[in-house]
Amino acid sequence: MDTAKQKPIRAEILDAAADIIVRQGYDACTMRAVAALVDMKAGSLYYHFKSKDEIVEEILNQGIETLYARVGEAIRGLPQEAPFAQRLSAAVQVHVSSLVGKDQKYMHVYEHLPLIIKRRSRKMREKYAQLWHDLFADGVASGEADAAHDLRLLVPYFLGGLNRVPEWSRTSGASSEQIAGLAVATLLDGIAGRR
Amino acid sequence: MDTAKQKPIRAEILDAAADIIVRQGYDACTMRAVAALVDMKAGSLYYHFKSKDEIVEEILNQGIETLYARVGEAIRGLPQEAPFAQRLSAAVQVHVSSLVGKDQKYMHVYEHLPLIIKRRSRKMREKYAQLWHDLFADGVASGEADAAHDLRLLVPYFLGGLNRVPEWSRTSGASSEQIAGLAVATLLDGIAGRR
Amino acid sequence: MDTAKQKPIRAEILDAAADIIVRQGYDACTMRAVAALVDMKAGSLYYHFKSKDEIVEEILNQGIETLYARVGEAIRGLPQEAPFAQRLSAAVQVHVSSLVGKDQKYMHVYEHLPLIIKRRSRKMREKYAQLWHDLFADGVASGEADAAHDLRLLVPYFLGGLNRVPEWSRTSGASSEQIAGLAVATLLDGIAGRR
Amino acid sequence: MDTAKQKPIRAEILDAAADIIVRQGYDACTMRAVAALVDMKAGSLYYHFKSKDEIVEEILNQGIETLYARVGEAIRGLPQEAPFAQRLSAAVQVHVSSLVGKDQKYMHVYEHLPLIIKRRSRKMREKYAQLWHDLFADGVASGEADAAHDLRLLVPYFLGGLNRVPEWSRTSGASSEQIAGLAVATLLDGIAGRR
DNA sequence: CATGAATGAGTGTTCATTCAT
DNA sequence: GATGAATGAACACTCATTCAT
Repeated sequence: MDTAKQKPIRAEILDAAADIIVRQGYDACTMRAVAALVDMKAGSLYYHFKSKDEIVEEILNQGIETLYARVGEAIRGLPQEAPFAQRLSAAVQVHVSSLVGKDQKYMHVYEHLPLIIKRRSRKMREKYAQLWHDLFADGVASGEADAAHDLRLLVPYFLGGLNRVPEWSRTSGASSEQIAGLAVATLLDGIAGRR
Repeated sequence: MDTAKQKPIRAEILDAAADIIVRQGYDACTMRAVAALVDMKAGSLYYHFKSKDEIVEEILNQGIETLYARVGEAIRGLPQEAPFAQRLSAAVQVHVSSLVGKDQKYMHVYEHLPLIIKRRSRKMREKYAQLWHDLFADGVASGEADAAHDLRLLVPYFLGGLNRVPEWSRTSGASSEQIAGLAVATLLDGIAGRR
Repeated sequence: MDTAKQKPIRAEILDAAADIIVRQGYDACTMRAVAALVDMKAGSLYYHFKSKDEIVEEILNQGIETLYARVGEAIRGLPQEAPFAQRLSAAVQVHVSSLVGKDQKYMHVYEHLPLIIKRRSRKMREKYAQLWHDLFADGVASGEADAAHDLRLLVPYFLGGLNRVPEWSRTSGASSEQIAGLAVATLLDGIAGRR
Repeated sequence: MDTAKQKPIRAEILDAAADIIVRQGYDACTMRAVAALVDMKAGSLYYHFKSKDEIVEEILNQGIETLYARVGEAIRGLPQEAPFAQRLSAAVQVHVSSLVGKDQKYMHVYEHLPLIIKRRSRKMREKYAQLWHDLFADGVASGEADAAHDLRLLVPYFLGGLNRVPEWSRTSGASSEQIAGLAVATLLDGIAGRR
C-alpha cells in the first residue's frame, strides 16, 4: 500500500546485506557483494554507513526491535481479562509469522552471525526475552500456568525452539499458523497420550 | 585401548581446531592458529588433511556421529518394554549432557560455523533427526504419545529447543539434569495449570 | 585594508589546509577535513580550486613569497652604507622570526610535505636563496666577509641550519632573538676560543 | 669484499623500501612498490615483517645507529690529546660522508618521513645529539671553544645545517670533503673578513 | 555556489594454499 | 613428515575527484 516504490538508499543497503546474510551466510556478506546488489561500488557504501559493522548492527537491532514492538502490541491488543492461553497464542503467532514472513528477513539474520557479533545485540535481546518472561509470570500468577517450572529455564528453552523454526519451515512446507498452533498446544498440554 | 597417551596427529589437529572454533569462533580458526596449537607450521597441516574444509567437516561429523551413537545406545540400552516417557527421558538426558559436557567441544562447533559449512553436514544431521522421529513414532504407535501432532513438525521443533541449550545454560547455571527434566516434563504434560 | 572581518573564501580554505598540515601532518589534510573546517562539503572546494595540489602549491608559494618579501624589505630598509654584519643580522632576524612566529603557519607547511610536492616549489625557493646569495656576495665584495668560502656551498649550508629552527625551537624554548643572535654570531666569528 | 653477493631477504626488503622513500618519498613507498622491487607480491612481505611500520622503524633505527657508531668511533679513534678542531673535523667528516655516501641511503630516509613517524625515532636521535653535545662541551671545557654560546642551541643549529647537506650536495657537485671543510671552517672561525 | 551521491584506483593486511628443499 | 617462503585472491576501508541537481 506504499505510494513510493523507491526506499531510501540506506534501507536498500540494509535490505541487501540482510538478504545475503540470510541466503549465503555472514562470510559471503562482503561490502563488494552488498554494493553489487544495490548497483554500487563497494566504496560508495561508506557514504551511507561508517563501517560494515554499522550495517550489521543496524540490521540486528531493526530485527529484534520490530519483533519486540509487534509481539508487545499483539499482547496489549487483547482485552484485559483475556486468558493466558489466548495471550500466549497471540504472542507465538506473531513471533512465528514474523520469523517466517517473506520480507522479514531482518529477523533471520541473527542465526547466521558469528558469536562475536551476536553478543553485540545482547541487551535488546534480553529486553525481548523479558517480554516473554512477564507473559509467563502473569500466567503463573493467575494459576493458568503451572508454577512448578523455573521460568528462567522455561522461557529461553521455549524461545529457543521457536527460533529454530525458519531453518526447517521451508523444507517442511508448514504454514506459520500450523507451527504456532503446534508450539502452543504442546507447550500447554504436552504430548502425553490421553487414555 | 591405546597404550600411549599421545593421540595420533590427525586427532590432535582436529582437537586443536575444535578448541579454537568453540573458544574464539570460526574466523579465528586459521590454519596458522591451528598449526601453532600442535607445534607445527601451517603448511605442514596439509600433509595430514587435504584442506581446511576437510578438517572442519571431520569435526562436524565426528560431533554428530558421537551424539548419534550415544543417544542410540541409550535408547537401545533400555528394556524392550520400557515406557515412552522413560525412553524419551533417557534420550534427552544424553543429548543435553553431551551438549553441555565440558570436553565435548566437538558438539559445540556447529553453532559457530558459517552457513555454507553447516549445510555440508545436513545428511548426517538428518540421520540423527530420524532417530528421534522413530522414537516419537513408537510413542504414538503405542498410544503413549498424542497422535494429534504432525511429527514432521514436532521433532525439529523439539530438537531446536534442545539445541539452543548451550547458549543459555552457561548464564542460567542450570545443570544438564535440570534442563533435561524441564524439557521432558513440559513436552509430556505441558505447562497448563491443573485446577 | 579589508572592511569586513571575513576573509575571501579562497583564503579561508588555504588557511584551513595549512592549519591541518602543520598540526596533524599532510596525510591528515584530506579534502573532507579541509572542507569541514570551512563548513563545506568536500566537493564544494572544487569550485574554488582545481585540485588539492593547487591548494597545497598555493600555500607553499604564499609561504616563501611572504618570506622573500619580508627579508627583502628588511635589507632594503637599511641605509645604503649599513655594514654587512648589520644587514646579515636584519635578514636572519626576519627569517627566523617568520619561521617561529605563531600565526605564520604557512611557512611551517613545507617541512610536512612529501618529497614530490616539495619539489614543485623549487623555483620560488631558488629565488629566495638568490636573495641570500646576493647579500653574502656584497659582503665579500666589500671585504667584510671572507672571500675564501664558496658561496654556492655556504649559502645553502647556512640556510639549511636556519630552516631547522622550528623543529627544535619549541623544545629548547629559546626566543627567535636568541636564535638569530646565535646564528649571526657563530657565522661571523666562529666558536673558536680566543685566548 | 663480501663473499656472498646475496643479502638476506629481510635486508633486501629494507633496502628496497629505503630506496623508494629516498627517491620518491614516503607516500610512494607502498607495500606493493616495495614488493615489486624485490620481485615479490605485496602479501609476501608479511612473512618477513609484521607490518609496514616495522619496516620503516627498522630502516630508521638502522640509519641513526650506524651513524652513531661511526661518528663515535671516529672520535674515539683519535689520540687522547687531539685538539678540539681535529676532533670536530673528524666527526663532521664522518657525518657528512655518511650522509652523502652512495649506499648509505638509510640515513637519508629520515628527512622524507611525515612528522608523525619521525617522532618514533626520537630517542635514538637524542642519543646521537648527545654525542655531539659532549664533543662541544669538551671543547668549551678545554678553552678551545668559546664558552659564550649556549650549547643547547648551538648543537642542534649546527647539526641542522649539516643535515640539509644531501639536499643540495647533489646539485652543487661538491665533495663530502669540501662540505665538511666548509662546515668546520665557518663554525670555528666564522666568515667575518680579517683586515 | 554548494551539495549529495557516486566512482575508481589504491591502501595495508590476511589467509588458504602450494611446493622445493 | 615438516618447513620456509611465496602466491593470489580477497577484504575493509580511504580519498581525490566528478557531476547532476
